[in-house]
Amino acid sequence: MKSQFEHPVCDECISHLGNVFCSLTGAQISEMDSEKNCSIYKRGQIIFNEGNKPAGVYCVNKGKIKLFQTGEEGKEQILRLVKEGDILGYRSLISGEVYSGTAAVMEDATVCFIPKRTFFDFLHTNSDLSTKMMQLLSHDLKEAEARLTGLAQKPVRERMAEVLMMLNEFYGTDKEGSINAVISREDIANIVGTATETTIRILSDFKSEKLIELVGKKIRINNHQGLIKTAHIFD
Amino acid sequence: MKSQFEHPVCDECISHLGNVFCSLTGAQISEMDSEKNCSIYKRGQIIFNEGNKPAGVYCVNKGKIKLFQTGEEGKEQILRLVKEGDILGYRSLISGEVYSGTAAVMEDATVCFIPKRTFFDFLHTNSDLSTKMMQLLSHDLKEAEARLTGLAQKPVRERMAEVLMMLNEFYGTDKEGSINAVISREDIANIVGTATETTIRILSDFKSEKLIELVGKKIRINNHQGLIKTAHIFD
DNA sequence: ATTTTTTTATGACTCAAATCATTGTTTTAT
DNA sequence: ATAAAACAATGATTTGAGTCATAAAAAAAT
Repeated sequence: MKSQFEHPVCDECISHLGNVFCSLTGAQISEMDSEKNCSIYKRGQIIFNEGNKPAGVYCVNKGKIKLFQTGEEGKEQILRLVKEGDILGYRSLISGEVYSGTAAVMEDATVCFIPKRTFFDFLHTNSDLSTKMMQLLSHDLKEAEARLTGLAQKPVRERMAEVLMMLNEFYGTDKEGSINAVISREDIANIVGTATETTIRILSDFKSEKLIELVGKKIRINNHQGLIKTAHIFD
Repeated sequence: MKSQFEHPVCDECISHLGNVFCSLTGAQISEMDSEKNCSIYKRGQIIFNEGNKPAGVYCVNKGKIKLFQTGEEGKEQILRLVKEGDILGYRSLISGEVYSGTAAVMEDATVCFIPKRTFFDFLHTNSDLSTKMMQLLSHDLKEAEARLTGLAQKPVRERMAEVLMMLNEFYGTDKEGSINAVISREDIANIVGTATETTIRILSDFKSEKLIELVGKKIRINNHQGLIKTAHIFD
């Protein structure tokens, strides 16, 4: 799980340069640098498990991670996707509970661990960071509640179209215009909240309707307007 | 909508005595007292609408409120229930967006409005309050994500059992042991995420199975263990 | 008090999407 | 290279839960 390698430097990390930790002072950044503990995780590895006690917060320097809950028959429901620059494991840490979900690596990742004490110290002394954290939680909550409503009211096809656009937005596109991530049909199903077979079927429907194109393992959105229309989003 | 009446005193309000605002200083409580603006709302009235710009936060002194999103064909999805002592409208205020849901009164309510400036001032100067707010948002997020997973994976019957237990816990019970709230089948359906007819059917199933009893307009949980079992909760 | 409206209750029917089953196709491991 | 495992694709079948329709009961309005 962990291995010897040169640790990322917080000062150059996009979590600091362009994300939550951008309001940290120079002193705080160096404190974080000395307190943090970084690890390399390979695809498939677990960063933390549902039920574990949080001991700090994770900061993702590189890689792609999924946060999911495991239902009755072992089926995953993906709650959030996490990429470089994002933090991870803050919800349970802040509410002082055990993790309510599991974090697993989708693409090899470099992740730094910041101890609880350090993080809480920053939170108490840096009101900018507190504000950022509240905004992050508020954003997550908005997302979760929007998905909740969609799950209760929209058919799978619409949710699928929404998820594809979300993935395109979240991961960005490569030179060929494909979504910059390799995600299995099963993972897509577990985001949308449907069966894998249904996902496969709808994706090939979208393909025949020329809404998307399947370039190797990757998905390219061909007709953005068409997808918006099938997702029934009018704003 | 608004009417003349004696405003509640913050110092005696349970939002201060036993909830989010318990970490406010005496000076802050009196500031809130002079800055706040209280109104009485009748059942059915709207406190704010999806799309409105938040100008402050609402503090519920009395009454029951539902927060919901309106889907395609006008169907409501209830996101959160709000009762005396709770605050309302904080998510959008904090993330600086328009309201993503509508707040409507279920049982006549007395609600105080605290202007944005005052609330943000408290937040910036009182790190205890910031912590409380982060914990509140974290709790909401946990709830939302758990419901999300349930909606994606559990059949209606199980979700219905869960919701009944949640209502029992949230509103408490009266002398007869019934849930201390009058909620329409439609509202229950819009919490569970199902059709009204399905809710009616499952409730009468539960009744014939002696899991619940319908006392007038109210619901009494008769067999808590049985409900837990049908909800498939094993912890 | 009586009409109107809303809420609850049930039955009949339909359909979206899950499940089950099989085969082809990549990846990964040996 | 070849075996094994994981993933993707499609067809056939089943079913949970939605919709539509109608009626009874309860609340609200006149």
